[in-house]
Amino acid sequence: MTRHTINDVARAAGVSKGAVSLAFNNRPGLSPDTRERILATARELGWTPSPRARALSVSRALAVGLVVARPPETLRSDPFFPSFIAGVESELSQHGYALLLQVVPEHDAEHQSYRRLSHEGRVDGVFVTDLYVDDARPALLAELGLPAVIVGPALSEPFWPAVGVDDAPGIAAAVEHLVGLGHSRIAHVAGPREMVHGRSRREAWSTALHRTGLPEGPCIDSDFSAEAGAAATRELLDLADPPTAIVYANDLMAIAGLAVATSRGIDVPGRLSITGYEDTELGAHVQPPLTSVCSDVIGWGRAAARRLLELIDQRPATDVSLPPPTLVVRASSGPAPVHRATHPTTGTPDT
Amino acid sequence: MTRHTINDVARAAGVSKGAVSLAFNNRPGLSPDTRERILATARELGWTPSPRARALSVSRALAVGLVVARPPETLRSDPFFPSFIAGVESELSQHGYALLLQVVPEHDAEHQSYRRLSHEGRVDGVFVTDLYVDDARPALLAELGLPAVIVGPALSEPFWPAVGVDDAPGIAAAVEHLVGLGHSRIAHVAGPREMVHGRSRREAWSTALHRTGLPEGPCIDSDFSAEAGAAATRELLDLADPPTAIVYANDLMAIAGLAVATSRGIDVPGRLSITGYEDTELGAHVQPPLTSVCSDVIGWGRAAARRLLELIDQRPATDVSLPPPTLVVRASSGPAPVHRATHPTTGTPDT
DNA sequence: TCCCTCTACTAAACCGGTTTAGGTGGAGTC
DNA sequence: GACTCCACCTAAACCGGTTTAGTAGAGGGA
Repeated sequence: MTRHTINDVARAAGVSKGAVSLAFNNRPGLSPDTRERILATARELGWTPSPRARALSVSRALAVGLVVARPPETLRSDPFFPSFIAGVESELSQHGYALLLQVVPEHDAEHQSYRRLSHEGRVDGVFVTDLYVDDARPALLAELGLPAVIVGPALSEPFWPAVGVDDAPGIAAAVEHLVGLGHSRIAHVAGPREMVHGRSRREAWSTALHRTGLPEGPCIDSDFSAEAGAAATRELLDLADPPTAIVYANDLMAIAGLAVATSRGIDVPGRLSITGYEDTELGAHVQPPLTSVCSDVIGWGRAAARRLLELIDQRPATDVSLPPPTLVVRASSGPAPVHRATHPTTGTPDT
Repeated sequence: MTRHTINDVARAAGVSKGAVSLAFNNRPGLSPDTRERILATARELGWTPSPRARALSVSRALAVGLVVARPPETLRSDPFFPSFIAGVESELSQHGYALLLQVVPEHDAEHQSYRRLSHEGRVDGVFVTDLYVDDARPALLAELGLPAVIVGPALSEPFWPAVGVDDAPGIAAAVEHLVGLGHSRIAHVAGPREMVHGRSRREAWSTALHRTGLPEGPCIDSDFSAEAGAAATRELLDLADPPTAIVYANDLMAIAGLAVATSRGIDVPGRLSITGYEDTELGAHVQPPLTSVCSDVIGWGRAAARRLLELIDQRPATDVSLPPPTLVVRASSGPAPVHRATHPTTGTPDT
């Protein structure tokens, strides 16, 4: 029993294939009972239109693309994508769309990927993640005429809509939480300044501090990796006047930073409070468990997919409002030390 | 300037579209110079055959699928997939194939996914990951006639080839490393007994111990999650005669276990040695850095993709030999305590 | 010269849908 | 009774490739 085609259904229902097509795309021009009869016949035969054939005749790929441009090493411990993709998928599958995934080693290769996806007509639209400030991709995609949705903090980008959870409330919540605990010297280990979500979290930290009237603590530029997070932490702890709290731009750096502090015998949260961002599974299971910011990444993926499909179909944007991220308080943040303890770097390492 | 079609190329080269097709699929029946002329013309026009149209006429999807059936939560911190996908992609793209990704919440939904992918003809083959002992998927895929490659430890599976790095040497290396350090009571925190890679790592641990003549230490079944890894660790440490070393089936559980030990004031590796599996980025940046087993996941992905394409094209299997995993020794493993210290659970917690 | 074979190529069918132009029958109108 | 109009449906073209059947022309052998 080979797979049925539209012809089988047409024959079985005693109509032309055109009629079957009309019925399945519920387009006008069929009497209600003919339509029902066709659908019933199709159901009986277990027939659904072939995306391959549809793709060719509607001149659409019926797929969207996600190009992840990170060296796999950096990508490895990233908790974002799996959840995001789950959300994207749940939306796409309802509309007969599929998700094409590419992982390319470097940023440059990404352009190549987009060009190919577009040129070969493999996809009808793409997601753009990890946006850089002054990123050339939106312009490239505009030039290619490939609809795109930018995944990340909203950006006054002329080309494409951005769908993202605003970082600011989450970071602000972390800062306010720390301020409420009496901290007054709150540092930030930031993502790369060239990346939009690195920058936006940094700015959120800065404005949150200003709002509370506190001076900005030290801020170290980092790159979201554990390695760099550890280095930044060492740098902060080596300061003559080290911070009593550090807000990290992601969990990975925070966990690495936590290890650095612990290895120096610095009690967390007794002498140093730490917060992460992303709320990874592991964050809850390090010692001490990590205070972090949790956002609904699945919902985010769903919203981004919905927007992209709208864009492809040239429908107006429906308003999606993503819930703001929430702060999950765990044991890595606590009251600020009452009086400054001995210089942190002189603490006895316990390794 | 809209995209060119095969007709444009045919006209420009002064041949029929059939000739262009022959040239591009380098099939016999064209004189060398005609072939060259056609290819040159196509190059000039920037034309490449449309996968959409090819897919329809060759009755192939020119895509393969990967269904990941884990709740996004569990998936979040898994370092395996990104690297694996990177490897898969690098192979697929060379053959004009694309990767379709689906993330479904539960194991059951996976069957549904495969059925749909197959029924709609979206893919020509699929990867099967996270295989269960007695997994129904290979049989399902055989029934659907959808070529598949099982990603994971080889299995005497009648249906489909398996491509995987053998767990045994890596786990054995970890065990031998610990034995060499003088440990004689080596526990294992295992993956689920129902999962093939959970079981295979467990067996590797068991046989490695037997080979050295040591008795099996305690073994706790777990589920690869941080939560369960922590619980298993607590259970082990609560034993009347706790192990001096624990071999974990993955890094996530090992890191969580490390946190449990630390929180109880147990010195790692002074009183307890710990090894992970997978060598995640974070493993090198916890305190103490984690000894782990590292395998070439990208190469693995490449090999799996190559095998799947061979299967789809009904070509014989070329032999792929993946390098065995290697043990990366870091500070979480050290010499066994000389004489049994005070009962571990009575150590003073340092939180 | 005729026939045969082989090479190089073309025309047309085909994959399985969508879409468009057109056709038929019945109701409504004068 | 002829004319228009509309609702419903069909036939055929089309998407852009691949594949098959068939043809023209060159070369070889009797």
